[in-house]
Amino acid sequence: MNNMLNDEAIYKKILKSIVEHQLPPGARLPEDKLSEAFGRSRTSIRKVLQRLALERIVTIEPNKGAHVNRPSEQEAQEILDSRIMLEPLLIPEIMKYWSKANSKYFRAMLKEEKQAEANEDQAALIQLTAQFHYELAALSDNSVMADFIQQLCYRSSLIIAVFGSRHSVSCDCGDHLELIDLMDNKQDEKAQDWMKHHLIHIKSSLKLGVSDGQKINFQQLFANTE
Amino acid sequence: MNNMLNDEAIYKKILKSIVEHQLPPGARLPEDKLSEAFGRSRTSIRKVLQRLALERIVTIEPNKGAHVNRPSEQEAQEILDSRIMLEPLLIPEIMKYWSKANSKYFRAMLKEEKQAEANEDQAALIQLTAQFHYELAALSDNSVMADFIQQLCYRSSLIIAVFGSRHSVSCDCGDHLELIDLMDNKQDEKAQDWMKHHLIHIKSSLKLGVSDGQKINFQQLFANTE
DNA sequence: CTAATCAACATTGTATACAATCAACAAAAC
DNA sequence: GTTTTGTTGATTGTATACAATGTTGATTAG
Repeated sequence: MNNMLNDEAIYKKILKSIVEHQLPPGARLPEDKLSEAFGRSRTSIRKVLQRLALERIVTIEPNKGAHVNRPSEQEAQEILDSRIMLEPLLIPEIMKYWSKANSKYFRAMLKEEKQAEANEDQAALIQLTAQFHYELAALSDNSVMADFIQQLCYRSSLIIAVFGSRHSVSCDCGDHLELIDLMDNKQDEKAQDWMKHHLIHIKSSLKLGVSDGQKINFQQLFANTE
Repeated sequence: MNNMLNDEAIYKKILKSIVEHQLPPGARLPEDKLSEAFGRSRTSIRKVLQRLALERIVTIEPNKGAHVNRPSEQEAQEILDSRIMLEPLLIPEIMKYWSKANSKYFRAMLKEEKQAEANEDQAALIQLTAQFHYELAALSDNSVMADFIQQLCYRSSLIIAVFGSRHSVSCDCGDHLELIDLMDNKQDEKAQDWMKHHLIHIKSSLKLGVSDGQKINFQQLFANTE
């Protein structure tokens, strides 16, 4: 079993479960249940939950505890817009140090993506898609920016859980390969453009502005069922 | 006295003291002393310190406690580079909703800056300079970006404490007014350029790459003192 | 039968007690 | 005299106890 994990390990386990949609947005995260599951006191769990709350992965309401964050439509737009602004900007920085080894590493990752797609392993697919983006960002020589991008990628996974269509994740799976090709061929501007349009495409695949989520018209919904 | 402040208030008080260099980089932040000062248990203090640690304002070393973060030269460069990238990008977003009221508000803030400069109130000056930048960013319609900029501004205050020359803060004090003028006159591109060069100027005023900080040559330093 | 009130339970918030770790100083060995 | 080792004191790490709050379900009045 999970005997005696340290705080960091607990953090990663919970984060992974959230990113992979095993714990969906809105899910309660009761301290004592988690405390029991990890074999640690509530104190340690609280610490982890507070960290996740600051990273906007979970929300903590006073006296109501922690829930997996359910991003609002506005939050979703802001996060995607930020990524559309930032990730293309980092491409030139990344290409300054782009090497054969890098290319090989990312191509291997894309093989895993294909594999996950073939296995219909949705969890792995979501995780790998995010990983592709933030490991790329990590190759820039600016870890401050890279950390921020990583956070945005994790939060994007929540967005997909709430607003994503079936296609949101899978349809761009072959696409990532195109970027690596462009980078191998030193096509700076094209790579930058590609990244921008890739993210715009993801944003437009989200079901934003379709409904207000809460305001469901039950009358209409169950109109002709009898 | 400070009877019964909530966590948020404690957080703000400590953050303010750090930003204003009352608590300089490297300063120890012992839990029990703070606990005594604020009249709360160590639990509350720990929560605040952990938050500040995630925001990179303080560092927590296991079994050694919390210290005000002393940014490395690399961290300083990364943060300034990030600001040089991002803040100009937000200018067009800000100008979309720029109003007379905004202009008035910021002009008032600049009066305070001038006042602080006249009084040689270094603490207020640092705080107001940072505030100018992050309140401007907050006018964009992207709070995700705005929050990130705010964090970078706070961290910049630490950078100035470590690498800043006397001029770092004060010399750009009149400058901010130029930006407001440009924005009032709808000079988008010039405002963007101005912001970029303003930040580059701040970066270049830092004493980066001068010494390694630690490796002091005492032989050379005290060569001809006798 | 519906609505409101109250009681019991479950969950989080806070403080404190105890264990573990580290730092500094003193004493002893080389 | 220098280095090593050991002991003491201070500080952080963790768990738990108790208080405060929220939620649920039952009981009673309308």
